[in-house]
Order: sequence, then structure tokens, then C-alpha cells
Amino acid sequence: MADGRVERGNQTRRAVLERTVKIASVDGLEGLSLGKIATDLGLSKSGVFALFGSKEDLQLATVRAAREVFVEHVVRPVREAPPGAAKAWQLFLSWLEYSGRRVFPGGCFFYSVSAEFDARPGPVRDEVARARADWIGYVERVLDEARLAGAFRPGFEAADVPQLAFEVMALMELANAHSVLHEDPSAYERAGRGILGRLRAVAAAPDELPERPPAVDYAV
Amino acid sequence: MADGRVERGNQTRRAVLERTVKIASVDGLEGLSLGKIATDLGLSKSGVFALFGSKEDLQLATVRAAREVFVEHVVRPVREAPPGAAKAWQLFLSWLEYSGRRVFPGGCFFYSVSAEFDARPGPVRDEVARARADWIGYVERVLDEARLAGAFRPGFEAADVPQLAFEVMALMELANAHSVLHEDPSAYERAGRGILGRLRAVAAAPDELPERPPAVDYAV
DNA sequence: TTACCGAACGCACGGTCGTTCACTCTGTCG
DNA sequence: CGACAGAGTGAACGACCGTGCGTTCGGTAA
Repeated sequence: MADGRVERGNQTRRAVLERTVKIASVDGLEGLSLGKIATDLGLSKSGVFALFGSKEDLQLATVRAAREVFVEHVVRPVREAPPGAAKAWQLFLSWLEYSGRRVFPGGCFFYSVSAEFDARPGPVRDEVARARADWIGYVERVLDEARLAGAFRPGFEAADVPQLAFEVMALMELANAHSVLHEDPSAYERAGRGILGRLRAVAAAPDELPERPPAVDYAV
Repeated sequence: MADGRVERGNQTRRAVLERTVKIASVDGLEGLSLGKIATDLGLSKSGVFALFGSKEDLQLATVRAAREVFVEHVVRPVREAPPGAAKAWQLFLSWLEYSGRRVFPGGCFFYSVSAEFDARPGPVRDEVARARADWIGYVERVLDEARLAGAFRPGFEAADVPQLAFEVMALMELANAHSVLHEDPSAYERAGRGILGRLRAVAAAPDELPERPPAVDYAV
């Protein structure tokens, strides 16, 4: 089963998801409207509906599509780097860029939809929670690989990794939240400074990390 | 203009807002429905509508009501304490309790609605942004009063206060987010540990602060 | 060629939404 | 006392929502 008839459907699906991830980052997954999307893309409401089966399935597909964008922009640029503190720092910088350059117009997609669904049981919340858990797992893995590569001072043990990951992610997410709500890109510099402070505090060779984060050159 | 006729209206308004702040912390301010609220309280939809004038006004009133609850639970218990690092730590603990004990069933009200409205211009977003800005200002003031009281090491200057406030608030908010989405109260301990780490790192007398945060005794 | 499958359409449904309007009732106040 | 104001009602509105059904059309596979 290859090309042609089903390919057209896949293209339409991709076109729809291209819109929905953007819309959802601003208005939330509940703000998606089949009719609106159909009109925007010159399709019929029932056509869009048929492509996904239900609104909930469209929401789930949107989360998965956003996940791919996230991986593409945040994880992939760093994936091949050798383990170490520098790789971790690159990963976090990559996230700050992803958020600050508004890959999604409403800031980080997962920040928005996590807050939207965090207290509402259901498949969508489960999918969002899974995506977030995977992201946390990846951050912790990168940090632990750095630790195993001897990037951190003696005394910094495996058990300290989740705490460090937590503190770094907190800074990243507040940068996103603050910059979007207050249209203040300086939050990214604050976050970068905080992250570097945490990394340099535990790094075996702090001087291999920059003293300060790069200046933010994107206005929001 | 005193009691009786207008008092009944005020009581109804209060009853409505008591519901809406809880609903909004779970389903968002957009999830409020005049009809649902009216049915729940045994009123007519138009009656509720008339009390507030429009849905947007109801949303604004809800934000203001939530703000009062926030001040009551977070700021008031600490307000009279003498300036210093201990007061700051008490304030942050107070926030973690407010979030963790689910004063609002969906976790921190302002976390939810900030994420909901951060990218949508309008009066509601402005009100939310103002509330958040005031909260940031209060945190910075408490920290600066501690600084002026000599609570921090020499070298810690006024210019460092916003950065410290940013890092502390990041930890608090991720504790809220993580605990709600993953039903994992251990995030509050991580946040507490991180906050204490930051405070002790700059405190003139670190030993007057606890080494570890109190164990969390609330399950979420 | 025939038989099928999936994309996409048009239409209609039942429901909910915020809002409007005319109305009743009753404390408050000149 | 009489006039006003504000709480609350009930019915109706127009708009939009997600969903279901029947159908058309064209690419795919036997």
C-alpha cells in the first residue's frame, strides 16, 4: 500500500496538523474547532472530521505532531554531540531558542497544553503527560551521561541528577511563561544565567562552560 | 447605600465566584459556562449573567476573586514577619503549601490562567499579567528587604534580587505544574530543596535556614 | 474490467453557548 | 406614600459546536 490516493489524505492531514499545533499553542487544544480549521484550509467540516474520526483524535494527533516538531528543533541539533556538560548546555540553549524564536506562536506547545489538561483526566492528558515524561527522561539521561563521562565534580552522584534536571527545567519553563505573558525576552537571559550557575556549580571543569549566556537577539 | 437588597446580590456574586475560581483552575476561564454555573447554584442563566454584565466581566471578577484567595493564603500568613531570609523562606513555603494543599483544585489558579491567556490579547490577559507582576514585585520586595536587613552575604547587591526571585519562582511553579500533571507531590520537596539551596548560597547566616525542606505530608 | 477503499463533500441533527428583552418582586430612599 | 433600583426570572435569539449520513469521485488491487 503505497502512494496516490492515500498520499493525498496524508498531505491533507499534515496540512491540518500544521495549523492545529499553532492554534493550540495559543488557544489551547480545546480551542480547536473543526469548522474553523476547515474554512481556513478550504475544506469541508465533515471532511476534516472524517480524516481524524473525532475531535479528541484530532487533539491526540496534534499532540503527536507537536512532539515531532519539538524533537526536530530541540533534540535533533544536539543528538550527535559527545556526552558531557557542554552537550547538556547545548540542549538547554536549544530549548531556549525553540521557545524564544516561537517555533509555536504561543511559546512552548507543551507548556500551554500541559497547563490546559493537567487537571482533566482523559486520553489527551495521558498523551501530554507521556510526552513530558519522555522529555524529562531525556534531560536526565543527557545529564547522567555527562556524569558518567566525568563531567561533574566528585560527590555529584546519580541520585543528584533528577534534582539538577528539575531545577534546570524550572528555569527554562519560567523563561517561556514569563516571556510570553509579559512580552519580555530578558527572561531567557535570566534562565540561561541560572542554568549556567547550576551547571558550573557541579561541573568538574566549569571553565569549559561560558560564564554568561549569549545575549538574546530575538524580540517577542 | 447599605444592606438588604444589595447585600443579597453581593452574597450571590460571592457564591458564584466561589465556584468559578475552582472551575477555572481546572477547566480554565474559557471553560466557565454561565448556564452550568446557574444550574449548579439553582439560579437562572440570565440571572447570573445580569449579576456580572458579560462573560468577560465574569472572568475578570473571577481573576480578582482568586487574587484575594491567593493573598489570604500566601501573603497574609507572612506579612507581619520581620524582614530577613527566614521571612522569605516562610513566604516560599507558604506558596508551596498553597499549591500543594490544592486551595484551588487545579493547583495554582494563576499558573492555569496565565498559561491559558498568555498569548491572547485582551482585558483578561492584562488583569492576569497585572496580578502576576504584583506577585513578582512582592517577592522581590521581600528579598530586597532581607538584603537591606543584612541577611545576605556582601557582594549580593540590589541588582541580584530579580535574578534570585526569578530562580525561586521557577522552582515553585514547576513544583505546581509537575505535581498536578503527574500527581507526584515529591516535586514540592525538590522545589523546596532547590529554593533552600539558592537562599543558603547567598545568605549571610545559612545556618539559620533549615538544611532541608520539611517533608510534604499532602498527597495529591 | 470489476470491486473496493478512502478522501472529501453537502446537509442536517441536537445541543450549548452568550446575549437580549420584557417582566416580577421587593427592599431603599426622597 | 410613591418612585426608583437592583435581583432574579423565563423565553427566545442567532451563532457555533461536534457528529452522523448518504453520496460522489478517483486511485488501487484482484
